[in-house]
Order: sequence, then structure tokens, then C-alpha cells
Amino acid sequence: MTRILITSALPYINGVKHLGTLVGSLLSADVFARFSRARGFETLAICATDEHGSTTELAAAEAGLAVRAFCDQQYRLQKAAGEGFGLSWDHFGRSSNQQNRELTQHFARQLWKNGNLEVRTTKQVYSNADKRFLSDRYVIGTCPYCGYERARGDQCENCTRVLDPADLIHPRSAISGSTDIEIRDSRHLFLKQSEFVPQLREWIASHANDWPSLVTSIANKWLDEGLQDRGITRDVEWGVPVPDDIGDGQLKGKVFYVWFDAPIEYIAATKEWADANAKGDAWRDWWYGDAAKDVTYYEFMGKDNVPFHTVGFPVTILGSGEPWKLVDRLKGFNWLNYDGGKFSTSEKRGVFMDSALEILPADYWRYYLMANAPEGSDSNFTWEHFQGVINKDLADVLGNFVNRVTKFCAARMDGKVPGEGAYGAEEQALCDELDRRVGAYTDYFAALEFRKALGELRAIWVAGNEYLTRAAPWTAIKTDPARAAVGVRMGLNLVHLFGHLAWPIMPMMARKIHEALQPAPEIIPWPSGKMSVFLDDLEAGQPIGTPDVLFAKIADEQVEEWKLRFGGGA
RNA sequence: GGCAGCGUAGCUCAGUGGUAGAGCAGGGGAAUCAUAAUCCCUUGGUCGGGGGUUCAAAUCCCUCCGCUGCUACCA
Repeated sequence: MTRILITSALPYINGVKHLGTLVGSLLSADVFARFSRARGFETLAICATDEHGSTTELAAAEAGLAVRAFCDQQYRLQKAAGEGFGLSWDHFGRSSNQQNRELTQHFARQLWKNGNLEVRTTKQVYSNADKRFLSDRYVIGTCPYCGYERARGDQCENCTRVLDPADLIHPRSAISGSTDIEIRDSRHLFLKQSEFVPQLREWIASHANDWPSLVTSIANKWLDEGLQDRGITRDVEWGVPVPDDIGDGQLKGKVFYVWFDAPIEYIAATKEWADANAKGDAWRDWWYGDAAKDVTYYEFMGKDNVPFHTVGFPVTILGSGEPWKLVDRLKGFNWLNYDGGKFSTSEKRGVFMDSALEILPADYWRYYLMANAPEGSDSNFTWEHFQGVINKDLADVLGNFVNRVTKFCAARMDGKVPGEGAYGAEEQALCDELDRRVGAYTDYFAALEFRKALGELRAIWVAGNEYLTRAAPWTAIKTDPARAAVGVRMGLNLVHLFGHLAWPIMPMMARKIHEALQPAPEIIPWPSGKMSVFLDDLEAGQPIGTPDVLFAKIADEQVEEWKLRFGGGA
């Protein structure tokens, strides 16, 4: 029995995510998880908030809250937004939970024991006024190259040059503005990534055919440029503490780098799931040793996350010397841009998960985003394009099909599945076409080719409309009632099929479509077997409903209003 | 600066050596069951510019132009 383990890149706790993050990790993972469940595979979909690090500390301070309280609040918001989008996690955890603390410390101890960590002394900027170390980007000053006065210590935003905080002229704290800063020595743990290059290279090469070229290309770039060892501790408060038994107590008061503990939370969140459901050690069977041999592990993420999942986290696992599972299928996405520019939280530019749900149901977004997922290259959200896709694909091609068939049945067939007549050549030709198309749809889905999968889904809806035009029951009913009955019966069976095929993408709408005909199970199963059988499934005489308009069209005035509300739109 | 990716029809994108594709938009027609939705036909591209390899290049190589991202202490 194949089991499917799915993780989404963890959304950072700092605010509700925008549509780009949604499509690139949260939504794509959910769509695939539903597809797996629909096919009958035992599936575990895991996600969590990524909470640690200096960014959270500063965001909490800005919000006037204690860090823990800030995270509690943001966790609730993100969980609610995810649920509003129909994200069907088996568990949505938190990297700040006890399970992750224990597991992160466990991995660190294993790495230390195996000689894969070492203590090094680094120079860090310390702010006396803020009473804390400042990460490079929180030191600002004048760029020595271009004279820009608000250059950050890691990079000048004006001339894009990479900087060292020590390069800055008139350096000061970005937090308080204080110039009372100094450079201090600080000891840190470094993960000896460089020693794993041959192993990583071999592992990455073995996935040349089942990872997108985007992913292998980014991974190889890091190796080709000479993989450096990475500091995995930080001088901040909010994180997993480094245990005293590592580094002979030289790391007192330090915490692990957020990028060290965040991927470990994939495993820890699985333990949270087991703990919450009284499943004992079941979590290990998804991750560890022979028990997890039948698990295929899928990761979904934006391209910014790829290095940490192809280099950092694998080194953590390999270096532990324990048989934890490495990712099998890594799906990376490019950026979704907003109307030609970036989504920007600080500039309030673009659409965020909570506000998206205020204007339209989740399934509109789910369909649009997956149909236009940034797979091959960065892609661009515009309101006009969104309006066009929703109105044409969902309202006209799919929604109207369901509407015309069920309305006609109600008006002329007594609202029951008509049993007269038998399927003939026209129906067989349709079944042949749909056998091919449903097969292609399934294959694209399994290959994580979402754009192509949804293109095929749309073509299936079009095939339904084409059939109905040829069958023309509204004409046939005048001279040949049996033939009209065949057309309507097939039309209703197509509606049934559409409800099944759409479920992973649009779970709420798929349910509505399905329930126009008959009650729907919790998980609407993936169609299997020949279409000639599946499309002859409805019982003759079974009463059917006429659903309200499924997809309302988006009016031009709404587009104008949303452009104003969400900004950017020229 | 370095590295990577991209540049294909008005728009969004497929297509990695063998006679240029899809959807939308535009044009014409059919039908009238339906949210004036649907269906059929159709206009439209010297595949960013230039050079090269090849019997053959959107596809491989070089070069130029443009856009985007990354550059390891934001995540």
C-alpha cells in the first residue's frame, strides 16, 4: 500500500499570506492531498506556522505584544484563513511547540555527536541601546558605494550591492536608530554542509527526472558555487534553546536559527498530530526507518525555499546518522506577481488570503490560482485576467453546463433521470474522448503539472458542451423523445463526472454539483474504470435538483472597485 | 559586479532539432436547453536583434538588447 506524505513550506507567522504564497505551497499541497485521498491513498497532509526568529520579535514589538501572544494571535488568523480556503490539513501545527523543541534538540545532539557541528567565533553587531545583537539587515547606514543613506547591513537596496555591516558609513540600529553600537565576538554552531557535497550531488542527480528543472537548477547552483558551512544558531531570544550539552556550554542563551528548526517542524508537527489524536508512535511510521518505506514524501514550496530543502534540511537529516525520510518529490514554484509588480505586505499591495475570501468564495480563487500556477516562470495576477478566467471557465463553460442540463431535465423530463433509449455511437465517441482526457488529467495531476491538468479539466467541460450541442435534446424531444432522453441522461452523468473531477480543486463547488444529483461522500472519489460505465451510473427515475447559479460572473464594476481597494491597478 | 531564469499571436502561456500551438480577446456563422451562456469556422506570429553549427534551429553555440530573481544573518 502506497502512503502519501505531504508538507507545505511553513508560512511565516508574520501576517496572513498573500496569493503567491498560497498557490506556491499551501494550496498546491492541498489540491494534491485531496487528489491523493480521492484516489484512495492513505494521505497525511502536514503544515504549521514557522514562528521563530528576529523578524517575529520585531513584529511583536511593533504590535505591542509579547512574542508568544503575538504568535498565538497570528496562528489563529492563519489557521482561520487556511480553513476558509478549504485547506484540509491533517494537522496544522506550530514550530514553537514542545514537540519541535525536543526534536530540534535531538537533531542537534545527533549532529554534534557525529562531528557535523563545530563552534566558531563570529563578529556580530551589538546595540547597547537595544540591548541585543542585530542581524545584518537591522544595521543601517550609508552605502560606501552609492551613498544611499538607508542601506541595510546585508545589502544596499539602492545599488543592490552585497554589504557587510562593517562597510556601512555612520552605522546605526534599524530598530532604535541608536548609533551606540559595537562589534562583539559571539560563538555559534556551524553545520558542516561542505562535507556533504558529494552526497547531496548524487541525491539531487537522482531526482533529475522527477523534480522541476527550477529545483535542480537552484540546488546545483548552490553546490557549484561552493557550499559553505552554515551558522545554525542566533543571538536572539525567540527560538529553540541550544542545550548545554552541545558545545560544552559555550552557547548559553543562544537559540537555533529559524531555518534549522523550521523544516524539523514537518516531523514535529506530525508528532503533534499523533499526540492530538492519541496515535502514539504512529508519527514515526511516516518518517523513520523501514516503517516508512512505503511512504512517498512530497514537498511544496516557492523557489525562495528551495535551497533550504535541497541542501540545509537534507544535511540535517543525513548528518543525524538516522534513517529519517528525505523528500521524494519536490515541487517548486516561481513567483506570482501582482499586476506587474511584487505582492507587498508593507505597501498593502496585492491580495491576501483573508481579504480574498471577503470578496469571493474560496473555490474561485482555488481554480484560478491552480490554472495559472507559476510553474514554468513567474506569472502575473491581473484583475482583468482573473475576471476573464472566472467568467469564461467557471460561469460559462462549467456552471452554465450544469445549469442548462438540470433546468432542461426539470422542465421537460419531470425532474428525474430519464431512462428511455440506449447510448449509441455519439455517446461512445464521447466516452472514448473522455477516457483519454480523464487519463491525461490524472497523469498530469500525478506528475504535479497543475496548469496542464487544469487545462485538461477545462477541455473535459468543453467536451460536455460539444456533446450536448450534438445531442440537442431540446430539438430531439419534438420528434424522438427517446433520443432526447439519452442526451439528458448523458448530460446528467456528465454533471456527476464533473463533480468528481473538480473536487480536489474546488471542494465546495464540487460538492454542490454532486449534490444536485445525489448526496456526496466526505471524500468524493476519483473516477476509475471506463467512462462508458461511469457515465451510465445514474439510476433511471432518480429525482434531481436544480442548483442555483453556481458561479456568479464578475462584473466590470467589481473589478474597478477591487483595483482601488487592493492597490496597484494602474 | 557575479550567477540563474525568462523574452513565442493583442493578452496569458504550451512547445528543447524535423513543415509554428492552446485558451482568451477580435471577425463570420449555427443553435435557442441555459447565467446572451453554448457550438462550428476564422483573422493573427520573419518564435527579442545579429551571427554560427546542422540536410534541418523557437529548440544547440556565440554575441547584443530587455525583464526578473538570487547573491548564503529576512523568511
